[in-house]
Amino acid sequence: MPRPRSLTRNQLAAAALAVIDREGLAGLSMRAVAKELGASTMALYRYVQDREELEGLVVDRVLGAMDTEPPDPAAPWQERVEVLVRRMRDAVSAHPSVAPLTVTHRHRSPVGLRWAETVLAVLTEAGIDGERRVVALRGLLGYVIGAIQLEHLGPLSGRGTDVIAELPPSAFPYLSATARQAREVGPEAEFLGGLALLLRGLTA
Amino acid sequence: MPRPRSLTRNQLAAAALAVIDREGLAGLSMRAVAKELGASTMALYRYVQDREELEGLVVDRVLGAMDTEPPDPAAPWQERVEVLVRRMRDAVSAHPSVAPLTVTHRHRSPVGLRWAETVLAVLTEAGIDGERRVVALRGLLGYVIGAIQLEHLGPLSGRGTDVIAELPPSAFPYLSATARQAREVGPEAEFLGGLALLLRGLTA
DNA sequence: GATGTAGGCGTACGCCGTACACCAACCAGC
DNA sequence: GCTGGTTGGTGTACGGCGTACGCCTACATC
Repeated sequence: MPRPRSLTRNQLAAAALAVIDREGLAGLSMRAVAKELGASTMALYRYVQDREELEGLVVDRVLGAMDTEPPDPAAPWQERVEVLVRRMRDAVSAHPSVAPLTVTHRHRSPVGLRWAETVLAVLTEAGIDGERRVVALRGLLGYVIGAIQLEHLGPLSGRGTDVIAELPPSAFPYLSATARQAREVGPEAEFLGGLALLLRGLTA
Repeated sequence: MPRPRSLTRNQLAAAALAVIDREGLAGLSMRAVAKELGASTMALYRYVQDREELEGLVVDRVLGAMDTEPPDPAAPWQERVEVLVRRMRDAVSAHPSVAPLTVTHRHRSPVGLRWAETVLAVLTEAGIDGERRVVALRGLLGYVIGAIQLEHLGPLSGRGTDVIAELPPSAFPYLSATARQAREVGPEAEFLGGLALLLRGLTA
């Protein structure tokens, strides 16, 4: 016989994501999300235990935008893994500011877990199991998370690259040269190139 | 003819790092660092423009603990890169809580830049240059940063693994099995295994 | 000893997350 | 259609945060 709820956890997640997209991760606050929803700050706490849980909802929402259909079973397994990893990157890249949150909340996101399960299925089908499979998943996950953050936070391509490219070549000959070259590669090619390295190492 | 300073930026960095090691990254605050130094909060602002710059000092101090001598030139280049990457990981692992800061402040840390320069020198000597070199550095950097954070924040090995290992095998057969296997691999072997994948991919 | 420069500090403001107590909206039972 | 119990929404308040601002004073110089 209680009073019915006027919001949903989904709406909270959407509002929080809107705030983040608009004002950056630093702009995320309980007050800002409440204002976005036209509710009082404390109302949020009827849906979520604390700020951290709200962040978890955001991550799950972002990852939830990934395609979930299994990749073409006729394709070679490397290609299937690439498809899956690309989906993850695309999903996070659509909301770059949430990247840091994915690190801390990934293992509590159902969508993220489902993604990992799919990757493991492909790896297993490729004959990779036991310790090799552990290392493979960890390597892929580490690379994806690290590369995405690099791309949007302290990048070798992006605004940061300009700073590095302007370093004195006398002190940093290779680094300044590489930074200049990096500007002509583009983030997508860089990301996929690194992934290709991993997959090739996994194949050998 | 001014009054002499009673602190150094180095002392600030040391105090901040002590706070972080003791209370975690969340415990870092200007007030806490000031108390650690027996000074007033506002005194810190005579040495540092804002909190972000203080964080930068901490990162540089952590990375500054790395060995800087060039790795044995007689060793194969893969081994030399491994040595360099290991040094980075060891330095950050000594203060796990600062891992998230390294992402955002890496490209402003002189020590970090010097490290990248050394890695690039080895890669170049190995005949890797142009776009391949860009991709290689980016891949290594992404992997290192991602893997370190995974290890200490949302790990596939560590406390988080237990949660994943307890997932219902009916819904997550591969994931729960892999998490159980991961407990017997150990973080060091996982990290080096992933790195070996990258290096093998780079060799082919 | 006087003087000017700059370092250290106290105070205050506007943010933050959230504990707590209150009120009112709603549904079930009559 | 009324009433009662339950629970959702809210206002207030507290302790902490980063830091702008202005004061005072310790010092090196003359």
